[in-house]
Amino acid sequence: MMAPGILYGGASNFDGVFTQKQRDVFSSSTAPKGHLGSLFAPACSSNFLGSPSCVEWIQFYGQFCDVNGGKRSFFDSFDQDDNEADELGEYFHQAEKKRRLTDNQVQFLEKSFGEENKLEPERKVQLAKELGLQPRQIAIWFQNRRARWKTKQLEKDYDELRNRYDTLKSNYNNLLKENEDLRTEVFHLTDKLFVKEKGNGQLDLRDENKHSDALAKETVADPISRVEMSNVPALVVKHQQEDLSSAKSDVFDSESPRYTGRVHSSVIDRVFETEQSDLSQDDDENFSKTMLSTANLLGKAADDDYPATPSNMSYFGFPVEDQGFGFWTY
DNA sequence: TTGTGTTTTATTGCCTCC
DNA sequence: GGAGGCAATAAAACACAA
Repeated sequence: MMAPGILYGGASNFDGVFTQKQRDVFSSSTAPKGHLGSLFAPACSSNFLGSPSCVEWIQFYGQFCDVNGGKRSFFDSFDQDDNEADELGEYFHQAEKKRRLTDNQVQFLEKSFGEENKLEPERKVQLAKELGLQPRQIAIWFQNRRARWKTKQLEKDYDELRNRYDTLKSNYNNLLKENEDLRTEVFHLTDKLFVKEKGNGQLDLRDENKHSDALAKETVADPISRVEMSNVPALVVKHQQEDLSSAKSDVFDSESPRYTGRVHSSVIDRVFETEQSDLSQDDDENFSKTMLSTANLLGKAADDDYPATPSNMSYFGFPVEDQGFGFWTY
């Protein structure tokens, strides 16, 4: 048979009072023995004699359910093949309606849930008494309430993670933009310097190239420099082979071929140093010379995949795709 | 009034713990 | 093995727009 569970009145086909036939089924000698028989007589004699309300009946059976183990509905106790129980179920199936708890009951339960969302047996019985409900109903309410709380909590956690993600993403995008702006600025400054040097007649590109070629040839003969002239990222080489301070001091020693291949990493250092302080006129000129000679040198020595020609912008010896670290040259 | 989406109450099956 | 918890689900109750 189908187990209708805890029953409530209020359905359109149920007026809240059991019919005589329904009561007869329960109180008759054919009612399931062993389940109701012993309980009916002492507990319900007075109720059954009159016209017990639906709630009274339900409360009685609810108590039975809980006393009887509480886990499953009252009808689970019946023999599954019992025809009479089927008949009984048929009646009760009609009356199988849910009744919502009153606002006061819900308020009370909410308060209790706020204090502790787990329900000990004693508390369950106590709440049931105070609210006029079945302990099983209290347990179900807490169970459903925990489920709702969990769902809300998940939504809250999701929102929080989402916000954090959005913030991080926004910061990342700002950094990208800032990075791009700085690169553009560096490019324009380098361009200006190039034009300025050219205008002053201080720059003879042919001489500069000759000088750079000579330096490059010497460098290739040097095993250390050979490594440095490859596409190994400059900073890696620098940190592996030199300490930072000596590298920096050697950078501008353009007379020393040994270190010419390393110059690009220090140029980067230098560029960003100059951004942080005002350049004197001398520094400015030295810097621009260094930049240009370095650009020429690297343009010769760099791998063909990453040419650094005056007509092409590229990174100093780095793949163009490597946008995370690089420096525009001209 | 009615159709539809949401909320609430309750059941079922499975799992864990004692 | 029983008690209780939880996820999934059913179904009644409710809210609300058309």
